[in-house]
Amino acid sequence: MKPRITLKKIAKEFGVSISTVSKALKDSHEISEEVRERIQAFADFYNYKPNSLALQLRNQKTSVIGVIIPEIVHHFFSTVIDGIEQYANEKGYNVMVCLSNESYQKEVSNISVLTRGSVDGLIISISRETQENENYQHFDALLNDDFPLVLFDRIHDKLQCDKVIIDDVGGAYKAANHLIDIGSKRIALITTQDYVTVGSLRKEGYIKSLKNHGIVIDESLIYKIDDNQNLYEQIEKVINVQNPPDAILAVNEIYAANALKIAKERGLTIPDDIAIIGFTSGLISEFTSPPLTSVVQHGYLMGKQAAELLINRIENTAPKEFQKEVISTNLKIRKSTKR
Amino acid sequence: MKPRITLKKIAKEFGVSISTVSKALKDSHEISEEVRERIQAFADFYNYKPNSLALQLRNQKTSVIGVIIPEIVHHFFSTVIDGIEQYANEKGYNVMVCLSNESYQKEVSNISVLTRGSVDGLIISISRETQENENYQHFDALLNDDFPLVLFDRIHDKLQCDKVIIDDVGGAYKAANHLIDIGSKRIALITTQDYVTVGSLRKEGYIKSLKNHGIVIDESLIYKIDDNQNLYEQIEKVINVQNPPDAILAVNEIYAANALKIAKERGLTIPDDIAIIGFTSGLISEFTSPPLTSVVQHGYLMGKQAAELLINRIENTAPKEFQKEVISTNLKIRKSTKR
DNA sequence: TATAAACACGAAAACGTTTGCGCAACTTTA
DNA sequence: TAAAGTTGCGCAAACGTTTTCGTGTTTATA
Repeated sequence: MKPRITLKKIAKEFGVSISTVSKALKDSHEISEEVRERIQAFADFYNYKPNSLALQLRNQKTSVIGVIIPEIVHHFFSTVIDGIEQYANEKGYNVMVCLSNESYQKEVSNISVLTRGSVDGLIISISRETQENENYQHFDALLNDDFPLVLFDRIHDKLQCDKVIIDDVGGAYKAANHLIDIGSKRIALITTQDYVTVGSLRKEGYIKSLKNHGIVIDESLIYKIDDNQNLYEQIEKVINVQNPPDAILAVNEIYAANALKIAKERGLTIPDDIAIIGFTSGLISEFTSPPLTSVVQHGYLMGKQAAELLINRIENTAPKEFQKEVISTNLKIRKSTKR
Repeated sequence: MKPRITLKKIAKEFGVSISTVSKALKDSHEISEEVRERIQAFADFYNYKPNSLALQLRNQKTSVIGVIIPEIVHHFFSTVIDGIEQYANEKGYNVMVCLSNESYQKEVSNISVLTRGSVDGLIISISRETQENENYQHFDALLNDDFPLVLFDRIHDKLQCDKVIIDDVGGAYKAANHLIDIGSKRIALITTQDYVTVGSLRKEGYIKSLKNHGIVIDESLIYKIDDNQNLYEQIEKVINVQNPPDAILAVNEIYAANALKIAKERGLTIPDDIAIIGFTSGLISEFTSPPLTSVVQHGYLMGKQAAELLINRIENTAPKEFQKEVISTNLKIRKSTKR
């Protein structure tokens, strides 16, 4: 790569000082019009751009936001990043993305690298492993230094910082209500392991709905998927039993789509034999047959909110108390629940 | 945010010079064991981390790779980013993601911002608008400065730099061959406007296959989707005609899934009345019914390759001539073409 | 005991920028 | 014509590092 042109080189070229060049390029009236114009023309010709690193160092501000997510190949997370990026850009920030790959170690090291001065703040969704081991010291360290931090989706309540979450309880509640409305009696829940916060919150909404309708909770209808095991086989066990449920609420799109597939393979008709609802943020639900009724999560909005909270925090325009924004869901009713 | 601890502050604390502190923390034998240990303990206690900006400025190296893509909410692009991130990380690089949103202006400004010194190199997939207007001066400017640049997927042949592409011709060729093998006679192609390189390359593969099999090209079977118009209505015109094709090759997953949906709505059975193949990188094809036979594009691999080419270029371990890597596809045969 | 080597640390430059202040030289005012 | 003001530019510090080269003191060698 060719060496980039700097103030120093321009100064040498004209036999003036660096500060003269700097001021000339900023159209300072301290510099005579003649010198100003010659310097500007020269700089223009050589396509001079001030070096960001130098500016960031001097201003003690990078205008970069770091984002750490468990994985990027996941429609929900890409919509969130999209939201973050759009909002951040409007406000003059850039986005640096790192992946934890659901690993505690990578999360720690990502945080460590990004907080060496290269970002002004961090937006994070906690990795599965971290949630599993309940190991949050790396976050404590950040918060001790009052480092601007926003947690989203996979959060931890004990951490004192801004947060934005999906209304998981409400979404599941609405979904279960809908299933009850259309006459479902035995509603199975396909959820994650308990330590995944979103999973357990959705379970909460499911239970709340059933209780409200006077239905006793049948623990045997609650299935907790282990993401390290074979997904298909685990979901088979929900449907391929002597007395299968007449409805399924799945906490994500993949679980729901697999349930639909398996139910059809077993010769069940949907929604008559079994109704299915999934949480979604992707496109699968739209193209299955029948298309899946879904709790739609507005990832884009979530990203925008997270970015807004963070930038307010960075720029000290935020209230002192930490905020917790809740993004509400809506139920997109499709044919998998329409009788 | 609390001010971070620096060498200067540590030096003041101990009444020594900054260089002594720096050396002590690097375990230099120039510094006496006693001083070394006291300084290290102190730095440890206050969780000292060297400031990245200062290092980057001094070393004239950021170890950051910039990535500019048209959009991120697209399974293909997220898999590519995943590949880039994984490889870059192994090599000690971080990734900065920017979105052009298919806009020429944003692409230009992204490039401008990122080349102010904050990244060591750039991986780019060209925006639709840029391709449409054939406006490539911003790239010329980069290449004039020998700025490390890798183009992927949406490339431009005239630009002298490293590139990595999907074997679009080959993928479409294989797909069309497969359709002919299973007995299809009138194969429609649903593709993009000509200026989208991947679209026209896939058309090329389609045409090559048909010609090889002695089939004359029927231009009326080639449909070019305009992404600014309603997708559903445009695809309806492919199927809802007096003499519909007996097979469809679609250049992406969404086109294919919509074609499948419309065909079913029209009462056609798949694959008997009409066979369908799409290009894919996502999950939709797996969950439609019948599941879609697809040309699968290995986005992850593509990302890895792009990152490898770029880092080799940055670190001067690349051959002088620019490389053009071709990622081959494979045909995943599912029930939408199995008679 | 003079000389050489080893030891322990500091000064300063360099990366690229911005900006407050100082200081000549010139121009205006009384 | 002396005092005051204006114009046009340079100096130097600051942001936080690393690293080369000195330098003064102590220890070992002849």
